[in-house]
Amino acid sequence: MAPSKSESAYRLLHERITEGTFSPGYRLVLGTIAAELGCSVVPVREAIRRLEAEGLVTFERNVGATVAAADTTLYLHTMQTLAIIEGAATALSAPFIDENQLAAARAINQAMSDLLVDFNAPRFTQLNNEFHQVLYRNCPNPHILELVHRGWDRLAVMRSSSFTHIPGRARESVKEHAGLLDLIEAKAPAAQIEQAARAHRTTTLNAYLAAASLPASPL
Amino acid sequence: MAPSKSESAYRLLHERITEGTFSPGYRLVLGTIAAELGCSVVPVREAIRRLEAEGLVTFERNVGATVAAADTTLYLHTMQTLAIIEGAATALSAPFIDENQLAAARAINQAMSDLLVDFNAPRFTQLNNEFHQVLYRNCPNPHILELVHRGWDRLAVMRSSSFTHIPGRARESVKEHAGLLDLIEAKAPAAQIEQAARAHRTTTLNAYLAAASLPASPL
DNA sequence: GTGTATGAAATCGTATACGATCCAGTGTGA
DNA sequence: TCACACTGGATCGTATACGATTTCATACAC
Repeated sequence: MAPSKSESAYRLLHERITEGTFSPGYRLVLGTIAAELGCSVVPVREAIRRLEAEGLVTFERNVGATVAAADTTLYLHTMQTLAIIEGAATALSAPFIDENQLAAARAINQAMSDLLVDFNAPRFTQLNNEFHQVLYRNCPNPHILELVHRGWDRLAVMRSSSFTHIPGRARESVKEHAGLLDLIEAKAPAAQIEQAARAHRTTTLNAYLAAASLPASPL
Repeated sequence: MAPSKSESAYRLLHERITEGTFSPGYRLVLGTIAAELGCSVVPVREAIRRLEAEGLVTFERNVGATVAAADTTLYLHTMQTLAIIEGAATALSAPFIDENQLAAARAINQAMSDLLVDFNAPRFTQLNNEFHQVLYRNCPNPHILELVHRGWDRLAVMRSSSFTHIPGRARESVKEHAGLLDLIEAKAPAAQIEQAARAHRTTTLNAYLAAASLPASPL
């Protein structure tokens, strides 16, 4: 069956926001979006409220909705949250990763490694996303999986605007990926995998925190 | 300013669902709720979609909304998620807990201890909630705090229906609380507090898992 | 020049209305 | 008896309409 109009509106807006077409601060006017979609404002409202619940949009009464702002603090909090959730997701997922998936992850990481000589940030980011998805995809707890996705979405919104890559981090990142894969392949204890996956993200987080003269994350 | 009608509807439904007035499976009919609130269906729809995004309600197209079902698997997944998030929230909160808060937490735990002789499950649950709130309330990361609240809400929905207390667990619980408070007071490392807070919840989770002949949580 | 009042335009919030869809109960034929 | 088509009622999905609120530009007073 054709998706409902509110569903279509949701998907369109979600895509535009995470892809960066609508960047943080962009004003989402009900009437305008409704006109573009060829529907009335009611389904658009619903879609926007959904996006609000996911943290991609902020909504103010009688004023309207804007794509969530990307201030540094929020970004860092989101990263910290994702470090925790994704670490757990990866650890829980590990026992269910089969050889094909492991091989796929190694291939992606190799591609990332190859990219280091002629660096291309968007491509690198994309491969990085794919890599991590393979690692947490098998997590048997759907709530955790959902939280991971929401975390990635939030980061995507903000990254599309203004957060720069840290020099030298790409190379480290590839190494850490390899280490993670080794742990998974060796069927290391869950706690150890969790710790490694979390640290992988926390390292980046702490680099940003240091750049902002803030103390490192205690976790 | 008076809250918007959609806000009122949201609050009413949220309360009724988490308090257990509307138990899992209860059918939320737009027209009925609208009539009760003295408003039209539009704001009610919005409220229900919000509850859906929070996982308290399931919504099916052209069919309607029901309070989220409470099957065992879901319940256990929610507990596992909360163990992880709340553990982190407690650890991050710890450095910001002042002496008054610590004293309040000790008082609550003492009340729980006193309750052991003449056990009263609802009262015990309530004190337990208050205790944990004091412990994670100061978490400086608002995303994590929000996730903790959502987790508690989800658990509240399901608990109000059918999950029974585990014999002897209350006494253990009080002891674990005391241990946690000691760690916080001693300004133990964040990782250690996280571990203890998580374990406190995981122990209960594993008891349920064992009762359902399922393997223990690896985290 | 600064600050405040004012009015119009833009936008939101919600009621109402009606077509679309689902569901349950009934009747028919094999 | 069972499977299946049919129908009426309940409920949902969304368009439209209009009052309420905010915002911003303009004009005026000091």
